[in-house]
Amino acid sequence: MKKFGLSKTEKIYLKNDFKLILEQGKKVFKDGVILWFRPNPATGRQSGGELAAQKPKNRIGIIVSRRLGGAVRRNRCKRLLREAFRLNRHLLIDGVDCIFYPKSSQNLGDYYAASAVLLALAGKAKILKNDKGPQ
RNA sequence: UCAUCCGAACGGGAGACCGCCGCCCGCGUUUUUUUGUAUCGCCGGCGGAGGAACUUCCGGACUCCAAGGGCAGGGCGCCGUACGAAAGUACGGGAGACGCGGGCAACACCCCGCGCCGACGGAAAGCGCAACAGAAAACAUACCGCCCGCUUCGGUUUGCUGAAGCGCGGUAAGGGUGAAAUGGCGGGGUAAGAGCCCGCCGCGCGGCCGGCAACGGCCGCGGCAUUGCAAACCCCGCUCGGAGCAAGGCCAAAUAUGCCGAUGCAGGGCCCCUGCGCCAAGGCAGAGUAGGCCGCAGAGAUAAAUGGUCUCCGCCCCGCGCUUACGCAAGGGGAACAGAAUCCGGGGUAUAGUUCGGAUACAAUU
RNA sequence: GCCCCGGUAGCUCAACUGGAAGAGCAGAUCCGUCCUAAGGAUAAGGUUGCAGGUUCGAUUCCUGUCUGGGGCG
Repeated sequence: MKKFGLSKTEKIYLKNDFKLILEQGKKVFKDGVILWFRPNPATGRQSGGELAAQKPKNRIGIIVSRRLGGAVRRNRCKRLLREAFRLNRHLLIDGVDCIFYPKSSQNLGDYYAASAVLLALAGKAKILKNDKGPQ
């Protein structure tokens, strides 16, 4: 498996999964972005379930409301967040579902800003490997 | 040469690494006795946003609805040519509106020229509206004024004349109001006036001529009625059945309950009507609720891919420094509007920068 | 994506088929009261989302834009 890949199975795209994480996950807010996170269940609705049960993955979902602007701006927020997640995922503990919901695009000007915001959120949520120590 | 505006074209390029979506080929993995199918992963190959993809303002293709007739409702509306499936677009022309100049010393609802606009059938079918102001706003009307007659009072050179009042008196010339006032100008006429009469113009009707046509010109007659608004209703002509890919179709799967049920039920604007029916075709409600495939494409979507980082070159701006100057330049910054979801054809709107053409403009600056 | 509605005073809404935009609440001033409140009086507050057009005249009719809301698996 690629180190920095982000394939279909690593994204949250079912309505039920979103619902579950939004209702049961923990919520952290910083720099205009909300993060819900939740350790993903061993027997989820995930397609290719058995493989995922053997090696838990962190999955990502992004909610972008129309309040952020036109389609171009919304796409950009989404892509930057996804890119930041993809390149920094190895720093997170395994098996966590994350949903990002930017309330404003103020702190998402470019990739570095998005990356910093994401790491700050992860630090506040205590799902970084270094902070957590024993896994 | 600068600036602004309008129109057209383009909408930075090359590479490295990390990634994403779809398809193809192959390999592996899971399931399976095996093969095949399917799931997932991987090597490789190919393809992967725009001129507006925006807007949803029109038109079509396509799909479903019983879609045959009528009603209701919508759209369009000067003429010609070309393109087009249609909407529409382009070019040319004609009424008409507005502005400027002239006829003209001055006026017009008059004429001529130029510019600019030009959603432009019908107001002598109907209905309605026309606020305020004004006497009067669509049948006719008399506020001021003008004129006539009578009465009273006064003046008087005995010819007349002044003032006030009265008249189911005459009058639409003038004043004033208004967006608009019952054709305009000039002359005759009259007590004063009036298309009352005449000339020119306008208007209406008829004929002839020119033009493919819209329309224009000329001649004759009428004798002025006939104000505006249809981008509110309406009438006339032409045209349109309705809904929309979340249209619609197929597959798989699980529980399987209740009610309605004949002069009824359903049919998505309404009606004519059409279909099913006299005890089972159908409909409704509840529980459960959600998937996959087709539609669907040489980009093709389950929460929706087309991205990120860096280097170089090109463009624009600022520039430490060098140079008499043209200019050269380390370094720094900037690059718009905007993201496909069934697909096409138009309209509208947004656009940094570069190039070309045009206008302001044979103007200004040098 | 497709299809529908709406935008009027600070807020919630009116305004008939075109004739110069009103009501309630809130706010201001005054009266009232020992002081508040209730109550009463007075005025103020509007580029009718924006830009064009039709018309003598547009909240109303037409066109284009901006913006808010809703429905459809």
